[in-house]
Amino acid sequence: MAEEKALNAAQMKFVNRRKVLRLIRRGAVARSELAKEIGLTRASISVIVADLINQGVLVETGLRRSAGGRKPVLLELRPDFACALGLTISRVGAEAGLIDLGGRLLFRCPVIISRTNRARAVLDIKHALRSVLGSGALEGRLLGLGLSTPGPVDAVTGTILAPPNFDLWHGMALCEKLIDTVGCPAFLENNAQALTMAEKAYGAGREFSSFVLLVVESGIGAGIVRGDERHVGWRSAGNEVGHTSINFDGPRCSCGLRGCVELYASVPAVLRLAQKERPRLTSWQEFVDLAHEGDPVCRRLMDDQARALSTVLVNVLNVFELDAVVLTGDILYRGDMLRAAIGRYVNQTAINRQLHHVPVRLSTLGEHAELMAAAGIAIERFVQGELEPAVSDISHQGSPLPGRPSRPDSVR
Amino acid sequence: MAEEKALNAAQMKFVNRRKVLRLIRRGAVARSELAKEIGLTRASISVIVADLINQGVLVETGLRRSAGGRKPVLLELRPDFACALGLTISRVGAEAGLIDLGGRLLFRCPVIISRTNRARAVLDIKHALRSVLGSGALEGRLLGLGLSTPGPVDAVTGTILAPPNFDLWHGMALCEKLIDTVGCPAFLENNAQALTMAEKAYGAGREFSSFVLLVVESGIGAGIVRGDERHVGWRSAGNEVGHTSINFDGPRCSCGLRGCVELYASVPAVLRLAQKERPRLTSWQEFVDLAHEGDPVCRRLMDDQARALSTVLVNVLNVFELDAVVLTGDILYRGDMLRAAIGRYVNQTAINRQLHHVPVRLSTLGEHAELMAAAGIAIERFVQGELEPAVSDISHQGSPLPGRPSRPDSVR
DNA sequence: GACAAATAGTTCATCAGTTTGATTAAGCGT
DNA sequence: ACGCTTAATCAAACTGATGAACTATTTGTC
Repeated sequence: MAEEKALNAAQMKFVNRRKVLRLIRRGAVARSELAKEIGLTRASISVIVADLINQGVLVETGLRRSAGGRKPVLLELRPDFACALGLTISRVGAEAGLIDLGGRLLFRCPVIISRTNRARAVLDIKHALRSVLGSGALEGRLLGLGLSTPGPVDAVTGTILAPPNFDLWHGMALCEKLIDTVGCPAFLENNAQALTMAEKAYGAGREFSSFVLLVVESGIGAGIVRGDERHVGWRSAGNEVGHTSINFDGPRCSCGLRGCVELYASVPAVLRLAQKERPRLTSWQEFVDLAHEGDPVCRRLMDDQARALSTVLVNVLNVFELDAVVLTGDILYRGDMLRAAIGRYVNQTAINRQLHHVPVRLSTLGEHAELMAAAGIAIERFVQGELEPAVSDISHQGSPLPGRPSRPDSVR
Repeated sequence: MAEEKALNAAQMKFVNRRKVLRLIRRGAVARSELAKEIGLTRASISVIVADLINQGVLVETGLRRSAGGRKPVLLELRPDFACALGLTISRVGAEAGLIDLGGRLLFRCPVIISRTNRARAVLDIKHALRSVLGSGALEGRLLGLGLSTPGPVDAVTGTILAPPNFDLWHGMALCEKLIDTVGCPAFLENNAQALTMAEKAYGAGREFSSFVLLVVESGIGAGIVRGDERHVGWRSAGNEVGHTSINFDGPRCSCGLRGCVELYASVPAVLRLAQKERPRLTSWQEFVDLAHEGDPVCRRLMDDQARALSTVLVNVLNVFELDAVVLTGDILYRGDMLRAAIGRYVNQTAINRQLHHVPVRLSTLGEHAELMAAAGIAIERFVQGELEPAVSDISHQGSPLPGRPSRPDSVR
């Protein structure tokens, strides 16, 4: 009920440490830079950093050049301090894996999950997770398990809510079911939300403190980052941007609205339109290839798609005033053509285009984005201090480093 | 660049005091309740409250019933501690006035402002403000001047940006020009933003910790409150909801987009449509009266309007997951019919309708909402601690109470 | 009406984390 | 080698919240 949390010394400490951790995650920084950026004195930063190094979360990795004066000592997250499990479920398949604190993929494997039997499906998942844990790829402590699925989820209870075309999972309290198997906290997020955080931490979102990520595939999802913080809806159910209406007199959508953007601009929607005029088309890739070859029908349809997507993007941009747009999903395939078209439309019509040009980028996360994003949920929680220890106040009670002894990395 | 602000003892104090002030503004509360709600100990609350009482911001106003135990002492803002100037400019006129800390209107007067000459217009405003200041209605300290205008503004620099159909004001740094006249800080906000804060503090928004306010008049504006905090766009330029497209193949709008909701659901837009079939109509009031009498054309058009507005609202609700919708503007005239229609559509189509019903309410601010909202900007700044003293750390340097001595209100 | 139980508010020593200011460490330029 | 600059650390001082004991007040019970 109270707006933010109240503050006492412990929370002050918590907040400040979290800030240090988060800043360092963005890239190697020196203590003095931290002090300047965060607004604490160098003395305080020294204490905080010393503690984090002692816990094994940070390492000194080198020295920065200086222009007269002692060289600043660079600090980085220690990738091998910990890792996170990830499992991503989509409408076409699933994948499990492991990433380290730095977001690097340590292990991955595809997972086959029953599409007809709930109990069986859960067993399939458990089996996959166990095999990842048994792979020997683990490094340091296991921070947690991140799960991502399409459609709305209740991130607080870890429950899949009502995924359209995905009935098997409806109402499943997935996290709860998996905690025993993995022996660590489990977190569930909508896949667009997960991708957004990953893009912010490791991808195209890194250079922007605010942006919207648009995921275009069989559905359309989105995530929003503002002030380096992600925007969350009710219990993180996701920003249901796919069901933004862009035509209030349009055809009824399964969601109850009319003219949802998914009906016009999702991959299957565009493909369906294309097939009316190019019946031999079977896949998005072919559609895109045709457009690149100059096929006028495909070009026109792609332009329409860009226009539809831009409409939604502009709606979001007008309300949020963001710095950038990042695109991901199936449309990444030779995606620059669509990207460019969207960029044109967005910057033609965003209400504040006079004030700032909004760059439109493609995701840079690469092939295993979904998996990284899923596992990244747990990393994110850790960096946010929601996962002991590091940032938390429950420190100083065991060996400083869980897995291995602190290496003598000093760079002097 | 750093995400939030860093914390030290001073900011801790600041944040905690602000929380106390804000909670008390919502209604009389006792120290022990504050402690529970905010999460500080009773001891700390006592210190903070003592200080605020000493400054004259708070008073003990009575005792609450108890069920066994000492009666809690109720604390309230002291309305006569301070007041705020307000000036609201709209496309049809302007008004200036004064409200006290409790949001009560102390004085108001209409203002005639030149529509053709910038310099003249500024002089007109200065003149009006001086006459308010000279009215003798002032109570306590003058906190600041709040200005509200239609269209986007830059709240940071206090500049009117690019109001459509309002060219006279384009690019005017209004705050700067008025500070000398009023001798207190001046703040400029988009009128929808100002109304949103006022609705939150004094009106229908009081009971919700998140809601969207939709202002429907010659344009369509909106403001969003989440977690008891307002959502601000880039430099508070406003959430340009009026230029949300609800038809991406619709007619071009002056803003560059197609099918903006303003083209379908603003008061002049609806009136224009109605006049095609009911040429004798001249005003919104007549239109609404006709609809109430059962005129099928007007009924249909009002329903269409409700549907258009709901489309936008649902788009916003899906992204933000808000608790309620509040309506204001010209549509308040016998507004319950439109309200009910919007309520139906919104709750039929919002994506999370399964999860929670979204109440749709009419503004309860009354006739002088715009003026209260304008002056309220300054009150809001004060309560947020952006205005010395009270919450700020620059205290203990003058007499505890500016205007009058602290009254012996003790209720024992 | 006395007394126990409960709740509200205050007082003060203590604690934790930050700041201040001095100190040490290290690098650049001449 | 010297002075100047910047980086990091150390010790003492400061600040605001805490915790526990204490006072104040009210209700309910016997």
